[in-house]
Amino acid sequence: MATLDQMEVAIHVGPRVRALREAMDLSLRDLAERSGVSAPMLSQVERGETSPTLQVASRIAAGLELRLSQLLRLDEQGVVSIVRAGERRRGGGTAGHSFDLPPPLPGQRAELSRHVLAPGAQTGGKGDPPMHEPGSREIALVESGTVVLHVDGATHELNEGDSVVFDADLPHHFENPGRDEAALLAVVSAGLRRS
Amino acid sequence: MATLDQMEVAIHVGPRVRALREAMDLSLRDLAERSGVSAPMLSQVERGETSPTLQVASRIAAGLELRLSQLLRLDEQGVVSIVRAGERRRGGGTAGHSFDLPPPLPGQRAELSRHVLAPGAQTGGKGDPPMHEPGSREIALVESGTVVLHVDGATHELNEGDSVVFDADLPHHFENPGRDEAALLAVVSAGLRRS
DNA sequence: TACAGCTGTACGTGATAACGTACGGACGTA
DNA sequence: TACGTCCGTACGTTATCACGTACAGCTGTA
Repeated sequence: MATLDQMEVAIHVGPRVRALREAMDLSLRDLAERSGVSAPMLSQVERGETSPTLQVASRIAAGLELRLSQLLRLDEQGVVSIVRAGERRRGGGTAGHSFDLPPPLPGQRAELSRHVLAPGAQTGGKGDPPMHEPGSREIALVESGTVVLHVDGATHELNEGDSVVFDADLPHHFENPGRDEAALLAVVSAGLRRS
Repeated sequence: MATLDQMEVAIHVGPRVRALREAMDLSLRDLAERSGVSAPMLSQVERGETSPTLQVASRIAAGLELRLSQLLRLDEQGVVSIVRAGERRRGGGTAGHSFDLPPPLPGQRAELSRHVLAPGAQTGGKGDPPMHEPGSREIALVESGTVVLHVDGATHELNEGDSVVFDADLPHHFENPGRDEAALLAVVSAGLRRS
């Protein structure tokens, strides 16, 4: 059982490749030269008649000046999703720490959260994992106060207005060492899943 | 010519697959059942002895509870990068509109920007493209004031504290219809490149 | 020691991905 | 009309992907 509908989840990059190629105003032979993949092969891939290996798929992507991961990611769609100020889900937290999650993201590509830390408090309470999925990255922006970021053993002091980018799949947390309340925005992008 | 080193850019997901599989405490046969790909095939892929088709690569990713794009994206690394409040690059803008770009992103996965709109002003000046690369997505959070988001013809009014997610590869801009200054944070994630 | 149970890998076969070549069709020019 | 040139696609061959089976190795148990 387990994976029942995997054939349904089949790859259909064909139309995408064709659209991108035509957007770049390239013929099949042009792209063939740029990518090192034969024109007939490109034609078959575009029409979905064959499933290319990662090798050639990667070269096709390179010919389109993309990374393969970027090419494949295009086949995930979305729309406009608005969350009103009053509708925020409370994310929880611990003593002196609260945060909420404005956008419940369709297509899950990034998530925005705002954390408020009382003096001496730190992130990492329930509902707030100490590290995220492999490959994810976090951007944080200090709105007010001073916080200390702990990433994989190292510490970094951040003042109001400072921002930081780091790999979120490393263990990390924020701490407020000051005497005033601190607030920060965090964007976690590009995660994946475990069982 | 054009693509000289495409063999260098070859895919080496093998070790990654093995690491993920072992992290999930699965044997080759376990993953074989979950993914629908034979155990010997998995072994060959993990050791880099063969390049799977997108079909089976996709099923392998599914067996690891990932999208293929996510699996492939793992082979891009990064570190911690801090930008101090005073070091912000000014992004430019037009009359009544200014924005700056806190983090110059290594590995370019998402970009954070803060826009300040005077009454009647709108985004879209020089240095601020009206739309982003295919596949990118934008999260915006209104910090103060009221703004109107125009996406692909439609308009959406956003008040202080509201947030929105939309596909940034559609033409869009923000406008400040109010009598007070408005500020908003925008996160653009996951873009790609053109020639 | 011997046997069951698991791990990951080498082998041989059938399916198919990827190639080079060759063809029908659309366009511009003589 | 006839020709050269470009487009995308059908053909036939070779390389290799992906499978099922069978094997060597390690671990625990009788």
